[in-house]
Amino acid sequence: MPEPLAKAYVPNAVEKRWYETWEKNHLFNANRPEQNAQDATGRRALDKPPFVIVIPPPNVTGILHMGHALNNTIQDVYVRLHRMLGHEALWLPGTDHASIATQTKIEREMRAEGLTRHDLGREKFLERVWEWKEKYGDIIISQLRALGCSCDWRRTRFTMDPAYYEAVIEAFVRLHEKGLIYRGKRIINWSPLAQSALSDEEVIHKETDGKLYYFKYPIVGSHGDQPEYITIATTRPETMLGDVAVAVNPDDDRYKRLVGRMLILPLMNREIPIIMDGYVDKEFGTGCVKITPAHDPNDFEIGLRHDLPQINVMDTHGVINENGGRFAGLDRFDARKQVVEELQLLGLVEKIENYTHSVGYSERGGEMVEPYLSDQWFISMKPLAEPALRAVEEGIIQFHPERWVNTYRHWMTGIRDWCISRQLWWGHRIPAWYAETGEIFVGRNEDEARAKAKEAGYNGSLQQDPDVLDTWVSAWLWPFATFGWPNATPDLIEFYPTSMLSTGADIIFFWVARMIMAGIEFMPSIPLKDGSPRTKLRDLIPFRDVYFHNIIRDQQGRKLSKSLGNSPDPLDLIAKYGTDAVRFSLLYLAPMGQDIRFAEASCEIGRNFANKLWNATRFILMKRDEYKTSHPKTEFESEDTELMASGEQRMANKKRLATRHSLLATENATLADKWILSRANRAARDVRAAFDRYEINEVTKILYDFVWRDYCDWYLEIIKIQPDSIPLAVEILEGILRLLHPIMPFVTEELWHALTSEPESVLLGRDDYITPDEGKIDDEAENAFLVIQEAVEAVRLVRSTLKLAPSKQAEIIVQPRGKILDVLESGKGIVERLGNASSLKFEEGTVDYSSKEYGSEIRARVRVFVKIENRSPEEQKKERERISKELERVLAQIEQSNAKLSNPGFLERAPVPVLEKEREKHQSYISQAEKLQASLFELT
RNA sequence: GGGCAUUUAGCUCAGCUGGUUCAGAGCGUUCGCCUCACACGCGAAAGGUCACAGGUUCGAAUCCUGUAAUGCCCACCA
Repeated sequence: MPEPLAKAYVPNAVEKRWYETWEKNHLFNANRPEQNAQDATGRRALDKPPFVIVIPPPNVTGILHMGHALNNTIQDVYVRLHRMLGHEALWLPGTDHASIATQTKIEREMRAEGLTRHDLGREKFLERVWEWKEKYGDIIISQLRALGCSCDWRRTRFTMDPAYYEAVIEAFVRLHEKGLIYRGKRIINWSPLAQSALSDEEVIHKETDGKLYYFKYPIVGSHGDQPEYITIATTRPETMLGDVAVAVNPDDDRYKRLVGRMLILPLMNREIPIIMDGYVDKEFGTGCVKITPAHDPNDFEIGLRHDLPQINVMDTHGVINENGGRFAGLDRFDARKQVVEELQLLGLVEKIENYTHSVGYSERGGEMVEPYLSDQWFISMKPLAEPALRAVEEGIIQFHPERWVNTYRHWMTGIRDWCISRQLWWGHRIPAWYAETGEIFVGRNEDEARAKAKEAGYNGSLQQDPDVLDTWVSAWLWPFATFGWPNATPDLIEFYPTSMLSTGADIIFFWVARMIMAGIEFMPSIPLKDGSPRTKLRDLIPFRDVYFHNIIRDQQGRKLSKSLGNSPDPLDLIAKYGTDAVRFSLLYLAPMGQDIRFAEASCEIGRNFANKLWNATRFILMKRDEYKTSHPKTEFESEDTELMASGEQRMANKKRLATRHSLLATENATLADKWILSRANRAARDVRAAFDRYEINEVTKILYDFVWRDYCDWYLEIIKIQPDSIPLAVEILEGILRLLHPIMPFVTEELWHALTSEPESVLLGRDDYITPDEGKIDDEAENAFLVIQEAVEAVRLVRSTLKLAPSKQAEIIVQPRGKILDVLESGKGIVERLGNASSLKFEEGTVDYSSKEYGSEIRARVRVFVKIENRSPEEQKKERERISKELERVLAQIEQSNAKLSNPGFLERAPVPVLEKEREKHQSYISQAEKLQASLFELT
C-alpha cells in the first residue's frame, strides 16, 4: 500500500532511493541483442535499435561545474528519452587523463612540499600521479551519479586504460606507417611554465598593450662621419640577438639599392645580409623586417627560403642562452629591457611607439607563449580533413545549431599540422625509439621497434622518446577506442557510429573535428555488422548529430570561474533544490545557441514545478480514492487486474493517451475532457517535435505550461465538479509523468509508482514514452473551451475590481456574443464554480444592466455582469476610471481597424480570411465600445 | 582585419514559416485570498515606439540594407 504523500516534495531521500533502484534493476545497462535474451524483465523486443552517446570525458582531476551539469543533463535526457522510445540506450561514461592539466596539478601540489618532478624521477612521479588518480579520479563520476546520469557504469573508460593505451599506440603506428606522422624541427608554441610544446589550439591570442621598437642597424661599409642605417621595427627586441638577416619587399624602391649589402647586428656585432622576400609588407613599419628564424614562425619560413641559419637564443625556460652573448642568463623580459637600454646608449633606437597587438598565451598556464624552434612530432592534417569536412557539408553529420558548420569549415579548410608531442611525463609515451645513429624506429612496443631496427641493420641500443602525446591524441579516438578498437569487438560493431554528441563549442577544434577525422581514418578496418567492409562515410563517422550546448554565465554575463567566486557548485544546488529542479531549471533557461545567464534563484523554477507536480499527484490520489468509493467497479490501470496481465497485454495498455482515452472522449466526454485530451496530445506532439529539433528548452516550456496552466489551473479545478472525469485526469497525469520522466527522472518515478502501485522492479524509466494521438487534437474543442475560460476570467476580473471576497457568492449573468450559447451551456458548471456564482444565468441579447447594480466586463465573445450590493462613491469612481481606460483602448483598436479597412490596398490584396477576421474584429470592437460607453454613462 | 551571435516589460528571456494565442512567460512589484492538492500556492493588476535609421509589403518585433552597443570565435603582418 502506498503511504500518503508528504505535503511538499522532499527530493533528497527520493533521489537516493531511486538511483539505487535503477542500478539494482540494471536500468542503465545496454546490451547487444544476443545479451538481451537474458534480460529478466522480458518486456522488450530483443533487437532494439541502439541509441548511443559517449560522454565527453571530463578530466580525472575535474570536479563538477555548471557546464558539466548542463551538458550531462542534456545527454541524460536524450538517453532516457530514447530508452523509453524503445531503443537500446547506451551512455558510455569515462574520464580523460588530461595530460597537461593533471601533471600541472600534481606538480603544483609537489611544489608546496618543495619538490619538483625531477626530484622524484619519471617512474616515481608517475606512481604518484596514479596514486592520485586512484584516490580522487572517481570524484567526478560520483558527481555525475548525483546528477542522475543514467550511464552504463560497467563500461566506464579511462583514456589511460591498458586497452585504450593500445588503441592510441596502434593509431600512432598506423599513421606513421602511412607517412601522416612525422618528426620535424619547427617553430612551435612553447610553454615555459609547462616546459612543453603546445598545439596551436592550446594558445589563446589576446590583444595586448605593448611597444613597437624601431632599431637602427648600421650598414657595413658606411662612411664614418655619416653612418647609414636601416631601421627595423619589432615588438620583441630580445629576439634580435638571434637575427640572421633583414628582409625588404622586392618591389620596395626605397631599399632596392641596398639589397645584397650587409648590416652589422648591434650588440652581437655579427654581419647579416639584407634580403628580399615577398612576405614583407612595404606599408608596415619601415618596410624592413628583422629575420629571426628560431623565434618566429614567419621568419622561420623565410629563413628556409633563403637558406639562413637558425640561431636559438633562448632555453626552455625563456632564459637567454649562450647564443645570446653577454645577455646569457637573463630572463626573456629582463633581456628585452637590457637590449633596449643598451641600444639606446648606442643611439640606435629611433623611436618607441605604443602598440597593441595580439599575443599568444598558454590556455592552461596563462603565461606568454614563446615561439620556439624544436624537434617535435606532427600529424599531417590536410589529408584527414578533406573527408571530415565533406561529412559535415553533406549533412551526414548535423550540427545543432547549424551555424557552427561555418566555423568548422573555416578551420578545416585552413587546417595546419598538429604538433602532438609534449615534453611531459603523464600521458601516452611516444612509441618511437632512437638509435645511436640518430635513426628513429616506430613500433607498437620496444620489441617491434628493435625488430625494425634489426631489419635496417642496426643492432645497437635503443632509447625511447621521452615525450608523451597531446591529450587529444587519445581523446580523438574516444568514440571507438572505448568499444575496443582496434579489435573488431561485438560492441564496436553493434554500437558504432554513436547517435549524438553533446559538447561545448569551445572544443569544436580540439575534439569534435578531430574525432570526425579519426573515425573516418581508423574505422575502415572494422567490418559492418553483416560482415561487409565499412566504406561509406555514414558508417565511418563517429556520430550523426552534434549538439553544442550553452555557455553558462553569471547574471552580469561574465564567465563562471572559481577566481571570481561566481561559480555555484551544482552539488550545493542539488542539495538545496533537488536534482530534478536543477535539471529542469537549467534546461528551461537554455535556448539553443544562446548563452545562459544563470542565478541561483533560477532553480526555484524547477523546484516549484516539481512541487506542483507532487501536489497535483497528491490531489489525484485523493480524488481517485473518493471515486473508487463511489464507483466500486472502476478499474484503474496497473492495479488489480493489470498486475495479473501478461507482459504483452501490459504493453498494449501502455499507450493510454492514444487508446484508452478514446472511450471517454467519444461517449461521455464533456467539453473539458475533450479539451484536456486535445491539449495533452498537442503537448505530446510538440514535445516530440522539439526534441527532434534539439530545442530542449522548448520541451520544458511546453510541459511546464501544459501541466501548470492547463492541467492544474483548469482541469484539476474542473474535476472537483465533474467527478466522472477523475479517471481521465488520472490517466492524463500518468501521461504527464511519462512525458516528464527524461527531464525529471526522480520525482516522476516516485509519483508514477505512487500512482500505479507498480512494484519497484517495474520502472517508468524502462517503460514507454507517450506517443501522441494527433486525432485527439481538437481545435474545435479548444476553441469552445476558450469561451468558457474567457467567461470565467471576465467574472474573476469583475470580482477582483469590485473587491468581492473570493468566498462571497454572487449573482452572475453572462451574455454570449455570437452563436455560442450552447458552448456556454456545456460549460455552465465550470463558470458557476470558478466564478463562485450563487446563480448563473446565460441570456442572449444585449440588455444592459445598470452599472449601479452590476459590475461588468466585456470580452471578445462574452459579456458578464456580476451583481453587487452596494458600492461606495469611491469605488464607483475607480470603476469609472477603469472603464474609461478600457474604452480608450477599444477606441484605439477601432481606429487601427478602421485604418486597415479603409485602405484600398488591404481590401484588394489581403487574403479573404484575414479580411473577414478584420471585419468581425471591427464589429466586435464597436459594440464593445458602445457597451462601455453605456456603462460609463450610467456611472456618472 | 575577417566571421558569428545578441539587442523585446525593472530583471532573465519566449516570440519557428510576415495578418486574434502578436506584443507574451517567469521572477520582481501592487492589490485580494490559508477557496476542502500545493503560500515552492490561488485570483487579479500595473509595466514595452519590440536598439536606431532607412527599405520591401495592403500589412513588419517578424523579411532586406545600413548604423550603434555588447559578447564570442578565427587571423603569422614584424
